[in-house]
Amino acid sequence: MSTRVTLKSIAEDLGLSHMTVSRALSGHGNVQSDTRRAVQERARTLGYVKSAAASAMRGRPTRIVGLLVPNLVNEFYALFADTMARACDAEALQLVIHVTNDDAAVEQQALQRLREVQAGAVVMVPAPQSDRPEPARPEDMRIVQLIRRRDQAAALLIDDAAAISAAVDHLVARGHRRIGFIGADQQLSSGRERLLAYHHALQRHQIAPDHTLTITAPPSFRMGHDGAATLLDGKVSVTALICGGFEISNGALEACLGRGTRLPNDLAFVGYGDPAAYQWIAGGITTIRLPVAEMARGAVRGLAQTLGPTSERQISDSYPAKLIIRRSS
Amino acid sequence: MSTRVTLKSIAEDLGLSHMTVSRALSGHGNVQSDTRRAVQERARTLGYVKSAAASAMRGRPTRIVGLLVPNLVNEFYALFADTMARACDAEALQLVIHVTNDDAAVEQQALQRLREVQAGAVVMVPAPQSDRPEPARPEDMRIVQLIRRRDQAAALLIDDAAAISAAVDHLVARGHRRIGFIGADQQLSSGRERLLAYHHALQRHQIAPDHTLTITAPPSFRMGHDGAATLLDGKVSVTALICGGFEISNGALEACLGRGTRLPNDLAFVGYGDPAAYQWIAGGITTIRLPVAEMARGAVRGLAQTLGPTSERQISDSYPAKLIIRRSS
DNA sequence: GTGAAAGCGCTAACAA
DNA sequence: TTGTTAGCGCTTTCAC
Repeated sequence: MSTRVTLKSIAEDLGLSHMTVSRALSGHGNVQSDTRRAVQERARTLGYVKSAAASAMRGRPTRIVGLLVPNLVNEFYALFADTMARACDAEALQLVIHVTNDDAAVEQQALQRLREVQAGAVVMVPAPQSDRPEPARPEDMRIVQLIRRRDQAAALLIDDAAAISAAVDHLVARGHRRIGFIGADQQLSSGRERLLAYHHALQRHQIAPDHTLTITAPPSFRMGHDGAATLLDGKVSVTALICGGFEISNGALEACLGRGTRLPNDLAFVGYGDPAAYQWIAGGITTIRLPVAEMARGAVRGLAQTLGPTSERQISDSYPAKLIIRRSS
Repeated sequence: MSTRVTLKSIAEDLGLSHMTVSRALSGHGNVQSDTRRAVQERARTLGYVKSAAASAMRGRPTRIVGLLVPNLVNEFYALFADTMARACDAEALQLVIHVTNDDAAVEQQALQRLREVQAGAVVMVPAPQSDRPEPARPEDMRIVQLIRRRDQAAALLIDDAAAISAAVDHLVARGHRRIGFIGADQQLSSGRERLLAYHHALQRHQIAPDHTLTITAPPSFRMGHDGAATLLDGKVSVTALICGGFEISNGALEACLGRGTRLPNDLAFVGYGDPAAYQWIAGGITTIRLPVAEMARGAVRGLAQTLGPTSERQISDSYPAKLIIRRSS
């Protein structure tokens, strides 16, 4: 029965005190160099691993960071998580991922769990909030909001106003006047801002806003799907559609393809986010592309600093989105 | 300055011993019911969270599980991770994800880190092994291999022989005789088995194997891409192609689409894995579909048992793949 | 029903 | 250069 290899067990094994072993392995205090070598040697052959639990108890930060995303299937989140995971490995951090399904209760659970393991920092896409009073922000865990912002704490946001504007310009230039929009509702900062950008752009072209062309609700694949279906059902006439969210975009696209809508003949389509496959669907999906990987690397860079000495630098950045024009519009 | 809320701090606060508080919160020993309520109340308002580190030090299992995947972008791994994350939340487990990039060194690093935090179990897609002696398997961490198997320990595998066979049958029925195959090389169990299935199927149809039609190497997007490019470059004549891996499939598909190959006119294409977009590309990509979500749920179900009392049940299962026929073949 | 003591593995602080 | 002591937050054991 293999009992755990600890500093003490190595120490007894070598006839030393456990402190010498500690010093030898951590490289901190002074240790005779041959003693050090002997200890290191022994530790390696015995397969010693330092207990993170014990270290954490001594009050040092845990090198655990959390990531909360609505899902991992959408390529934006998947790529973000992928990039972040690689960056974390480089910084010797452990990445704990929780999928919230955009559910505030699940989100709170996840945060709770992360506090139990004393995660030093968490990157999270805040779920749409119900009206309940939101729990106090724990002070011991640095939180960075992603994409949407719920409060004024640190955040990595997308600056997509220009891209949305460009999308409208592009569609208008193609002769469209009845341009639909499906986006998140007012509960989310991202929803508010994208809708605003869309409205402003219409205004610039002297197109009166038509609320039957604007669909907003908590964002999801299903919502995007149903929203597009509603618009296409012919009660209103739309000739173009702009999507204001990752899930929404995929859902709306599926609705179009599923019913045989020809892009761009029947509908000019502008998606949101740029999964690899968009390039190959319907001759290429016009879409709003985000610098996903840069965002993820930026997040970890910020965290790594954060986790060191208590630097109070707020990482708040805004990354520019860009309109990619392809055949679908 | 907020110092951590601990059992002791609550105890002092309430004029009790920390043991009473412990019992009150864990619900184990006997505590006067109004004392218990008072303690719980206080703990909640103070925002107490039990220290996972301290619990771990007391020798109890950590409720941390690891997942090692080559990447998180491929929809198979993404969906697997997504499903597993949700299942873990349901079991109150923390999921630590490491992206290995199919690199054995990174993989060892990740395992090491997971041992530091005393992860109870790890699900991993073993990286292709170089010839170095592989490090001893730690006894304290249960490991489940995914898709590929490196040794005889527990594994969740894909039974795709029948599906590959069906793919060949289908292609032959369509009149194809020059059927190419791109797959992982002999280093991986999955590579060996899929290649074998392909060869057997050809044999059944009395088609002599042509090694110029068979490309094997460590699997990756790039490898799939380049493999397909080579086959299509016209030195050999191929009329159909079967892919034997997730990354390979995406890479090969991109190569085809990128050079304007018309599917199935120029080439009958059979992919591996069924990302959502395959449905919409080139009128629908024929592919070998795997029960991803079931596998992930099966994995967590197994782990949850495993992490309880030391049940020695080996979770080893094989999940059947299925050929989905669409327009591309 | 409640408390006191010990110890999990580690390191900071002091002693030799 | 090396060793001893104490304590991080928790639970098991035993005493009251």
